Amino acid sequence: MIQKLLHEGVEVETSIDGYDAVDFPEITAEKQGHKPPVHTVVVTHFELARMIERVNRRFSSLLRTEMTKLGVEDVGPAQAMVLLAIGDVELSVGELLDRGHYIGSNISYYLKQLADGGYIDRVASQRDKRSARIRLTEKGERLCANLRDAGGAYNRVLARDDDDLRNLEIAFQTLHRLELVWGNAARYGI
Amino acid sequence: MIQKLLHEGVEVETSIDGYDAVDFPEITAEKQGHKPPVHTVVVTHFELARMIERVNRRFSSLLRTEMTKLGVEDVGPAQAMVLLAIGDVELSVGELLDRGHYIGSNISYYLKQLADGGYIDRVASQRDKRSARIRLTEKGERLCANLRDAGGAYNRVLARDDDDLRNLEIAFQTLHRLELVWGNAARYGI
DNA sequence: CCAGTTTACTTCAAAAATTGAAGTAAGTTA
DNA sequence: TAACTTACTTCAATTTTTGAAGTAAACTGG
Repeated sequence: MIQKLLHEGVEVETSIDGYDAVDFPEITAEKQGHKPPVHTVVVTHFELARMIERVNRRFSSLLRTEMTKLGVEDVGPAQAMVLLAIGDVELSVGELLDRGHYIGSNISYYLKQLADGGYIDRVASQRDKRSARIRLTEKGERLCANLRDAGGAYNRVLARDDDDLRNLEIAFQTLHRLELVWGNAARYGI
Repeated sequence: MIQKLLHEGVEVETSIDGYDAVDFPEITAEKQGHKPPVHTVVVTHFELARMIERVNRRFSSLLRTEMTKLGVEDVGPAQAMVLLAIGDVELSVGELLDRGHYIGSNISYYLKQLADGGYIDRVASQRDKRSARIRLTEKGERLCANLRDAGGAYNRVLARDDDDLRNLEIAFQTLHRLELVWGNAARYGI
């Protein structure tokens, strides 16, 4: 039925999005029924990727409107994500790169804008003067705090009970797995 | 520990990323232990959003390299996503908009490029001449097929057993939920 | 039937985000 | 100490996204 939703013309019996039927372990033994049979439908690689793209778009525009509500004009969604990635720790540009899988010049660009806007401070590290230490200024912290306040409502909607929490965590971990698999593939070939 | 990974300085007892402690249902009764206690850590809104952004970036660059391998120069990751969204059905631009939460002019732009490259056909609908019917050409189908072939390897790595399948599906459904919540919020305010 | 509105897109120009090549300055190593 | 590596930054594209304005077809109320 999600299948239906995404790929109306696909023959389920033969091949979905790059799976051959043989690619799958038998889907059996789910009539013991501690858990309802969740996976009546197989979710593929590309379906997830498309879902992720959509959700990402949604979140970006959410951030944008949130920012507008707050009257912040000089921080777009991408920069806001950087602020959230910095969080309340002090870190180097390199660490930030890892946090978001950015490309160096990209982060440099955002950091420049954020520094110009007064949202972050950059101080050269004492021990290694090449390395810039980044942290939120009070202004930056205030913006993050406001975003987090706004976010509280979503957290309450999304995590209403124990099951929700479990699912959110499974989603998180599964995405992390995707991150690793796709990332390693990019570097070393699959 | 994921907590640790993302927000090294946060006080777990007080507030994480917009949650107050009071926002959560008690996390109890997990020593019955049918399932291991999955959610020792609470995943928030923003953590998911950041994860999604990262994973999306990974997938884009994967698509890009895949495209390079295939020797396709005139289709970027974004356009490839559109091709995948079209899949093997014929649909209207409006339906495509829904499938990806695009903005109209955006899709128009991609469709133009894809049409110029010979990857799609657009035919005015008979019943409603305003509406364009879109479908992949043979060339477009071939490209998608190649991508799906390449994708098979990932599917095999990602969905090795029943548990993997279950988790992928939970992730998919959870993301769908995020999509709805964030989307509705964008339109009607939360 | 026909003015006015809505729908389904397209076009265009601008802004934002991403990429990649080249640079700089500080550390490290042989 | 010369050569190399690391940790970034800058700049100039390129790609992607946005928003305003336009067009043509379909619908709607009088």
